[in-house]
Amino acid sequence: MDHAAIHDLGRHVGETVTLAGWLYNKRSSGKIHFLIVRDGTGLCQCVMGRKDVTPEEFELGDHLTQESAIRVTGTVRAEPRAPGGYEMGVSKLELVAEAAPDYPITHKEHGVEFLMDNRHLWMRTPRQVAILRIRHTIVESIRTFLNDRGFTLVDPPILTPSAAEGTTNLFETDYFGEKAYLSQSGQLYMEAAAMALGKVYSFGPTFRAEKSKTRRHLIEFWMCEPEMAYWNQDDNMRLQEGLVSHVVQTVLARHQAELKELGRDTSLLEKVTAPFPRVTYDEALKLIQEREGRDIPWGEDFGAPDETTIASAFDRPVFVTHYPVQAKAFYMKPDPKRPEVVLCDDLLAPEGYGEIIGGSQRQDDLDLLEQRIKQHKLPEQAYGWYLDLRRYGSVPHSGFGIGLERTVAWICGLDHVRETIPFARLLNRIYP
RNA sequence: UCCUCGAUAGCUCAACGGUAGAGCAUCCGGCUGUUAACCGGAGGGUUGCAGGUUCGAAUCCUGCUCGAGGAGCCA
Repeated sequence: MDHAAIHDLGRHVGETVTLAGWLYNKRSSGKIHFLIVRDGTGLCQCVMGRKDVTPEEFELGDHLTQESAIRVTGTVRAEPRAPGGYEMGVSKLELVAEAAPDYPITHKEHGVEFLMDNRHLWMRTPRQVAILRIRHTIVESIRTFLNDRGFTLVDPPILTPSAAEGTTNLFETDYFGEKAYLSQSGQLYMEAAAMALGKVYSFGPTFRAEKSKTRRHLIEFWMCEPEMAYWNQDDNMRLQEGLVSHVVQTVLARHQAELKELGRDTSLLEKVTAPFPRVTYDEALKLIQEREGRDIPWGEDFGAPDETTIASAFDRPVFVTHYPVQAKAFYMKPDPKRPEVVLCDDLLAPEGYGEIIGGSQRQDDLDLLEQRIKQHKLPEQAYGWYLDLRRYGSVPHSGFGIGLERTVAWICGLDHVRETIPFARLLNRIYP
């Protein structure tokens, strides 16, 4: 590893360095070749004059195929005409591995299906690299934020015997003759972990066999699920808004170049600072009625267009709280002051990106929880261990789940979550 | 599962009842500062599949397959 990284070229002006990368594009004027090299950190224009290299190297530069692996040695100089502001005057060109001449991803437009079929190669383009770098920073900043506040990472199982919320959307598999399912949420296990460790979080893949075909859905997606013992719903929401603003501000601080590559309007992200506005379910109903004239019967959940209506009334993410009991999961705790609603929140991202967080205070009363399990006709024997958590030292506790891909799509300003994950699992797509 | 739209060269598209074309990509040639470079030439097609209507179908009709956008459900 004796090569320089392209994003560091500014520090090597006047020096002779070697770049190790791939040929991204090439232009030629007969006596002078412009090789655009990418190395994963950026693009560099490498200028090769006929007199600067051997005739063999010059001929090689003329016939290099797109995505051929090459090492290029030369002198770095500032050059306003070059993309990135620096270029290399080439003195040596080495072919590491020639690419076949039929590289499918060109510099013209391609359709979605073709790009997804070639995802393994599409990943190499600057736009996709920018998204994956931002995804990395979002993951890292979520973990750092929680680690700095005394949280412990706990990994729940991926193979599970039952579901938190029904089994229709679960992937079933065989577990030595028993039915098992891929996890669609680690939450119930995280509640057990919170009773052991206090403040915990999980961060991993979850699976939903939903026949959903929208810009916000993946079959396999990543979620971070914090769970906190002795925290009430207000503590919970304060953590959520602190987390989301920290993540957004971290991306803004580190990734101006990537956000520019994506064409993201960063002024909208700069406003994302805690505290976030809060509206109750009832207030949201009224807001939708006033803005759109739609009357939603009390008790019904909001649809995607309703969420967009609510979110567009604010300039930063907005909490919607106090949903009707019947619209939400069995484990949520009813509001003691208003038992027909639960202590919960959905955090809606701006610009129509929809729900990125769902959280609640959990039901900590054994009898009331058993009642709700019966009402939902869930298999009681499967929840024996979960009920034990209320039997042995039950305390108020709260938690939430933040969807990674929706968060990435929103911060990057993408129109579909399929670009936010290296290899998207979509309805009817499991290749590559 | 439902609604809407679509499928033509490797890619993006045109031709809309009468001989399937363009740009890009590929290959060959030209050009000493190119910026998705440009200029000239070449190769490249059972028009998604199966039927039907017609003198004649990429084009009209039916069914199927696959894809896109959305609904429901969710993060």
